[in-house]
Amino acid sequence: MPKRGYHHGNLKAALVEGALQLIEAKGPTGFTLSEAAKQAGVTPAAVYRHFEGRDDLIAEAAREGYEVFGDLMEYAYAGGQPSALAAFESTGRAYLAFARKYPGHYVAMFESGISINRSPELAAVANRALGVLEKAATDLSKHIPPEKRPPPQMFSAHIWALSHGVVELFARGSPGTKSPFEPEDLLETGIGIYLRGLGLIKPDA
Amino acid sequence: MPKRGYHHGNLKAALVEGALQLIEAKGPTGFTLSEAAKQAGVTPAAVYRHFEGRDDLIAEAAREGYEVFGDLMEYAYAGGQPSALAAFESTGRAYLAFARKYPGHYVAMFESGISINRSPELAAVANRALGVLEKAATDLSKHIPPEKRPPPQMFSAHIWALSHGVVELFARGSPGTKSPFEPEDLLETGIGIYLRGLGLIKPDA
DNA sequence: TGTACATCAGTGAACGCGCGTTCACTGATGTAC
DNA sequence: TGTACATCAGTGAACGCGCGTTCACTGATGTAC
Repeated sequence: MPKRGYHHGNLKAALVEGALQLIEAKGPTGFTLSEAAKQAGVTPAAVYRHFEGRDDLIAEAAREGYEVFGDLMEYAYAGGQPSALAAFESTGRAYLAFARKYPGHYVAMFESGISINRSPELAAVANRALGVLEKAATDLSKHIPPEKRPPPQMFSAHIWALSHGVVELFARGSPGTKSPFEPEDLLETGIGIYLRGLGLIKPDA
Repeated sequence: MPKRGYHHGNLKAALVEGALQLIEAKGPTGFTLSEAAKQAGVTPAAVYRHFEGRDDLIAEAAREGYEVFGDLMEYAYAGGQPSALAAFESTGRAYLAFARKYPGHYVAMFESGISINRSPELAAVANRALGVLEKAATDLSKHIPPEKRPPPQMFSAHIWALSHGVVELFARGSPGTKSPFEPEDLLETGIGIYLRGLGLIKPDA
């Protein structure tokens, strides 16, 4: 970081960074605008040069998160290659990987209470990201015989719920809800069993 | 409610009730001690006749929740009758039913940040409740051939995660994460597919 | 039944605190000539 | 290259607010005689 004088240079990014660290450490409501400012080495009032206020700062953190998240999901999905099944599994893993690597963003996105529809820009980037999972589910569901095929949205909702539950219950430091298994393993095996239940993996595989 | 004079009569219960309503409406951090007191028609200071402070009040709400939750789960499990499978499915449904019927309690238990190990009493009642799900999973897993049987704790962790995810993402009013399906349906079908994947339900059932 | 008194559940004022936000300001930077 | 000036990103003091918590108190209740 360059030596900072009166002007910070890149305060906006530094504030988001500080907010993310605080959110990660104390949850979305543990974060305060003043503390984020202090962490960036700046007066609380300076925040208002770059954001409309507290919520706007959180929303920006969430927006960043959805952007990275969307990129990761798209990269993992990779247009459904090499197979719909592989792409789907890869997308599920990317979900957890994101939550692990960017916990602050994850919380800002899913636990901060910031509405996805707060601004059109936020809605767009969020819908893109969440759309990838649904797309992967849609592709994969074509391999299920129509008469036993659940609607793709239901399908992706299941995977999303399982992933989110694993993150919330087992990938956090929350005391008392420990499990003898790694979150990665839990999600991987859980998705595996689920896909087997859909007949997408051979029973004895 | 009887007319109240200087003495409230049942302030402790009224405070917990007020806290639960606030938690349900605004989340665990939206609740304030002062507001809970006001809702019970009482000065904030009066709270300290019954609780050690804010956290103690939340912990009591959580304790109550685990008690009801444990009862419901045990009732649903019913000693594994009529079959391990039926008992297991019934237990899963009871989970969601609890979250729907007692949302304030649910949040106090799983999202308030109150540690299960805050007091031995809280730990006991929580472990009893969570133990039922694991017991149901253990019973059911005996019906899986040993070589493809996942550890029961993993099994129950999957179901817990799926249930929790459905609650958090789809059973709340959180905007933007709506789904065209009812949470009950999502959980029911999700668990069904999962159990099929374990070979516990016939593939064409 | 009536009175004295202990117990207890509430009051209400006060505290210190950190919050988000505003405001007039000032120091640094960049641009026109 | 040097100077005047506009622009902009920060300061720091102040605000009103609601919070959790404390304290000495007082009104209501229950019990002993």
